[in-house]
Amino acid sequence: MIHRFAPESAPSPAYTPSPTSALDQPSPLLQSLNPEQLAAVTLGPEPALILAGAGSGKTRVLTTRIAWLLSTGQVGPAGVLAVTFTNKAAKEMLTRLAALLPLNVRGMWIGTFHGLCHRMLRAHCKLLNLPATFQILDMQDQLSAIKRLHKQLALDEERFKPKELQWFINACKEEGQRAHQVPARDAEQRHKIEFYRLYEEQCQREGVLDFGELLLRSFELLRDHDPVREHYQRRFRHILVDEFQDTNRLQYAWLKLLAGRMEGNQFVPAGNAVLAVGDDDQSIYAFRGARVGNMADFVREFGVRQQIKLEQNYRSQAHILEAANRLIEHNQGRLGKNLRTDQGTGEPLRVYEAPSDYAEANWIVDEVRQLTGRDGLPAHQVALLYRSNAQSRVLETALFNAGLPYRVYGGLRFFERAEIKHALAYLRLLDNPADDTSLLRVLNFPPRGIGARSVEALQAAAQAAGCSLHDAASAVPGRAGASLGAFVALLDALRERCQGLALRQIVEQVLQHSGLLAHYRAERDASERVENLEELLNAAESFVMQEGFGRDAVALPLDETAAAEAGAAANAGNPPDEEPPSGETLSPLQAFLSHAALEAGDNQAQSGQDAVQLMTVHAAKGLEFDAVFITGLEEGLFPHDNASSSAQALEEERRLMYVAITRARQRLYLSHAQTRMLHGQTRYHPRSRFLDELPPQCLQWLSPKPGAVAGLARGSTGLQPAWGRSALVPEVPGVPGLPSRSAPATADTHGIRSGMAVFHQKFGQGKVLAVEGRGDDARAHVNFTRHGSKWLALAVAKLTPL
DNA sequence: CCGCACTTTTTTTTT
DNA sequence: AAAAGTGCGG
Repeated sequence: MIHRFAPESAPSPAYTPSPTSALDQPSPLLQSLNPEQLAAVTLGPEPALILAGAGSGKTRVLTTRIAWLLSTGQVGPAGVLAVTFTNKAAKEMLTRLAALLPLNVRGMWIGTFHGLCHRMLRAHCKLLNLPATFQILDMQDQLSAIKRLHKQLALDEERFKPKELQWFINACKEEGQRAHQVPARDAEQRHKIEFYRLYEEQCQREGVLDFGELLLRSFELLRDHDPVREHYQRRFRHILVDEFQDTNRLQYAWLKLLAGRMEGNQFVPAGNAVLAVGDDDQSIYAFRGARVGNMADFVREFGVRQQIKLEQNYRSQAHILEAANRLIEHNQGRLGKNLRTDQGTGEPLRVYEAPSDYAEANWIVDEVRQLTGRDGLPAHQVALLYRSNAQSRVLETALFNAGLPYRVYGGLRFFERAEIKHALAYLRLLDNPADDTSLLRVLNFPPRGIGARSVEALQAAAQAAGCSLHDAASAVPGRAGASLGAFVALLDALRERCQGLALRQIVEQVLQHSGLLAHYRAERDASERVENLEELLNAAESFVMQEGFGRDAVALPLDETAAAEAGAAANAGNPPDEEPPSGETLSPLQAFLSHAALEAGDNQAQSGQDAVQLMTVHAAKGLEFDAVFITGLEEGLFPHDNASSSAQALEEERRLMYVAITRARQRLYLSHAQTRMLHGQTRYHPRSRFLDELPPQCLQWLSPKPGAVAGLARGSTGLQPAWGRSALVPEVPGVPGLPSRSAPATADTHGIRSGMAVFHQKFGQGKVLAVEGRGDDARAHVNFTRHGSKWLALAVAKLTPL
């Protein structure tokens, strides 16, 4: 007997609960939950906050709660809203839920903030005066749109950099502010605000929305349209929020609209059961507006009476957990939480200091070989983590040379590759010719004789006529006009050709007749690009198969909402701007394009093979592995240079380190390199302060610990081979891997001594804090008045004693 | 208009 | 080191 919850055919009241009541007869769902987890899963319908430590079964609690609510008939599938940050987390939740219940989860409102807001906007685009064909700008697109406007306004390159303007606009949106709401502190600020306003006009004209706009528009939809808000409020009786510590102001405000209303400055909850799950120690997205304070605000504004701490860790062995606990204690103002484990003591954390980044990578390869060979771990249970994407290169090279299969997450994702973006631009222009960003991207790609001059003429014509570039093409005279006309004709022909075709065929037509495929086939060294384009065909095909034409994803709310709005509108005397949304569904093409923008293609390549996993620490959040390497633990890298200035930023780096440590189940390796190629230069970094913040009794130094007698390092597996390979850096005779902080500054130090006042071309005046090594290896730690402290190689940097 | 070579800038993390 | 921007000859 299988229950099929097809939301389309089952409006909320028609849902029939299974006869079992979990309250009198404990359902198998609830077995093997610990008391705290059980309490969290079976909370009553009221606002609650779960403080869920790393590895405490957070996702399990969330999915089990949804399953429990559904199976006890407290709510139907349409009455649940569950929101996460990453597509990965959303997918995980759907998969687990589907495993718990015989349920068609596809139509449920479980997804990322951006995904769900997008769904809402599609359903109400008429009401919002959005074209039904609106497309989503990713960061790249957004930047190029900004650059275009920047140029058009002839702004000063020095005073307003496009990147800065992009950052400014996104920051405003994260705070929920439109241009007119941003306080203008000074002239500079006023210019930025004006730019923000013009950028918004441009986006509206072109029918495109950036990431922040998805959230902001959705927020405004709920704020300004009572019937819509009331509809969703009635509908979503249970709202579950994952990673609550990483919500920004706007996301929190959005949630408040779904669960209450403002009376003046006072928030009045409407009684929806909002379950916020989070961990303040794992807040690592402040740089994009995350606000830990939302947790405290939530407790206050929703009048939360139920707070549950999940402190039992089911993932890591004791040494690992102890290290994480001690590290995070260095942060101030935590909510406070101490994880415990019963997974056994386990092995100490292994710390390795390599002479160079190259040697570090080779040591890691040796250790990975042992783990996957002698220790029998599957390769995908081994993760190599780093602070920034650029660090993956050395590791990749070493793994490649050793013939070990690996998989890199993040970095350049599938849908972000240039050739794919070109193809997508053509696809977008089929439905939305007003998309100037896309048009400019492919106007002359492949090259068809439309140069900078022609583009200028076209832009001038468009501005004069106040229309899109596409529509302005016919107004350009002469030779340029002819080639522009030809391009527009090509697009029109393509559109004609694709009428009524299936998605795969549409993509095929575009690749063929845009000339993209031919262009890359003719180019040398472009075989990978051709393969990627062919992969795009597969992606389109499998998208149609998996998503069921992408229909469910968007179609679900329409009928219901239309009814709700129609009813409300009728009662309110049918104001003209409150027309109910049409019931049209998203075309497969539009669904696919949205999918490409929102999911960026989680690096689908080579997913079949068992491979070592490489990713940034950010990307690793929410994942776990038997063995984890945290690499590049150096001052300037991790913690990152840009964070060293403020205490807040430094604490975020520490939380990042906390996240990294708590990914590991059994084995944790920590490594750093004395020298590293960075931005094309060899740089010297002292080891990360985080290493010194870990409890010594949990650590095993595979290379001499500073202050320890050289050569007495314990457990030296993998030590010799790494040192034997340190070709890049000559060792100081007799003392391999010399401790980086206690070297005597005796011989040739280029006339630089500790305590000296010095001058540097770029950094200006500074004071020498320490000098290490000698000859070509000599380096100085200098505290510059204007630029803070830096390590400089004396053989390279020109330091003048003052 | 195109392609090539040269110069300059940029590098944290991401939905 | 890599990418993006600039300038020049064909």
